Amino acid sequence: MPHNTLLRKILSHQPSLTDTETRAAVEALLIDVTPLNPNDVIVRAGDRPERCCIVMDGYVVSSKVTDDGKRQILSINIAEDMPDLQSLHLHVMDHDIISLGSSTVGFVAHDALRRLTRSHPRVGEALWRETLIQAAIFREWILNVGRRSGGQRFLHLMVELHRRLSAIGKTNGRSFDLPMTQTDVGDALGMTAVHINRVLQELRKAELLDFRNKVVTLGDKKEVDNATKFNTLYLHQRAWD
Amino acid sequence: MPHNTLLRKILSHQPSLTDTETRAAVEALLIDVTPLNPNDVIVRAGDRPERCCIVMDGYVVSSKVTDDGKRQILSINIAEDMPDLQSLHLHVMDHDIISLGSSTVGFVAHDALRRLTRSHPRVGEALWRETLIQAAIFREWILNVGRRSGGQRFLHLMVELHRRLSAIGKTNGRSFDLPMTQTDVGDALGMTAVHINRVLQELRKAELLDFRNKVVTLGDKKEVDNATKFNTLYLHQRAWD
DNA sequence: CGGTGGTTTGATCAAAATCAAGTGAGGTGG
DNA sequence: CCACCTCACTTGATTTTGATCAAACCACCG
Repeated sequence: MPHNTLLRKILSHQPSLTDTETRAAVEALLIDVTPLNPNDVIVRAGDRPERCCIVMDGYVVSSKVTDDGKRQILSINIAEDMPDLQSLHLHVMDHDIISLGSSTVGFVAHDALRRLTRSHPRVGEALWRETLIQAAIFREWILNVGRRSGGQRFLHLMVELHRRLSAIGKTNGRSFDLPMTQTDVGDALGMTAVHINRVLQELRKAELLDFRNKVVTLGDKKEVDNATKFNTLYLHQRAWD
Repeated sequence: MPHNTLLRKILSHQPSLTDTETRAAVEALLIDVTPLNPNDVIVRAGDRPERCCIVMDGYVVSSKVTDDGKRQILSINIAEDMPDLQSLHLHVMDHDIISLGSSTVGFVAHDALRRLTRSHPRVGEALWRETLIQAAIFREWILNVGRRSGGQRFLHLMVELHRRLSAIGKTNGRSFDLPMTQTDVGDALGMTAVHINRVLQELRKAELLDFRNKVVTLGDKKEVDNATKFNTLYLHQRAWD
């Protein structure tokens, strides 16, 4: 089961990697499955982890804090994501990784993973590709925070999440679970909780987005698409593109 | 000479990669050295390039544009950087890469580079590391745009550039060349040109930063460090860290 | 010498932060 | 079981930050 998550991820990047030998090599990895509680810290900036994790269920966020204590969420990681894969090659963490709500993650030792990527370069490339897609999502995040208004910003992030969750079967129609507070959303979008609240009220009135009791519901697809002009390119969801 | 740039980059990531065989393999790459004019487009979002580039001199920026035409600069690439290295494994570009001022870049064909990384996995890892550092800089960029005030934001970016340029010997004491307009800086920091201008005047008055005639000059090191609390961790400048 | 692109200034407006206080639901201990 | 506490959400008033609009200025260039 933990290996299925990892295999699915690798195959999503390299659909041709189906041979039994590779499969066996991946399944030989020791994966330490660990349930986490809300706000459990996986790694902190400054740490030098000797393993990295793959999200199996729930949500895990990356965040940084300015010297004067303002928090910024940098990414929201869902099942099959490997938020600290970078630690395989960059030894000191430059940001925190924390469980949002309850989650389950699998830990894999760096040395075993490194051996695997060296003996199976195509697996290495699949994981490299994973980090490249993370970077693409960071870029869109910069555009979002830098150039979009509060409402657009909020909606855009939620549409992105809906797309990504949909790809792994974790949406219910136009809704999905999101164990964040309004303060957390503010930390993700570079806004205060108070302002998030007001913007949310407008989005509700416009029937574009609702978010209550940790559930996000998007409005009518056409309306939402029209409001966000969401360009799916940066998610690189199909390996052959 | 073009190979020196690439070799320097690889060695900066994998200091142990000195053997003559690897060196010869890198030097066997065909590198197409191309001088570029200001605003020359290297690749556009949507392109499927078949080669990627390494900056040899000058500056190259990555940028995206919202559907309503607002531009956001995502990264500033200097000599030894490989801004579209991602295209080696993500085949469709999700952003533009454009020469800022005049620059010189070297183009390397994807298939040759891919052959090299497969035959020399350590070279592959060095390049993977390059993309991971780019991602780390994106993360700090998000924090900067999301959580810092105009003045802090401007100063922080300039201090970052100074550090990175300093590592490749392209600073003059506390100064460095930067072929950007105030409008460009605004596009990088998510602000308007008018506001950049006013913030710059304050920074000048505080003697923290000057920027005129395409030259940036930082103020007294202690003062600037105190104002930014710059944490150098995310630049991952030393491979052994 | 007129155009052009970049910088600067001023006046006004809008977006978002800040400060402050109230509401409401869930969870705990007496 | 209820009083109380805490945390999240909401609302209002006010201030700050930054955007917008408009115009002047300036240097460089053909």
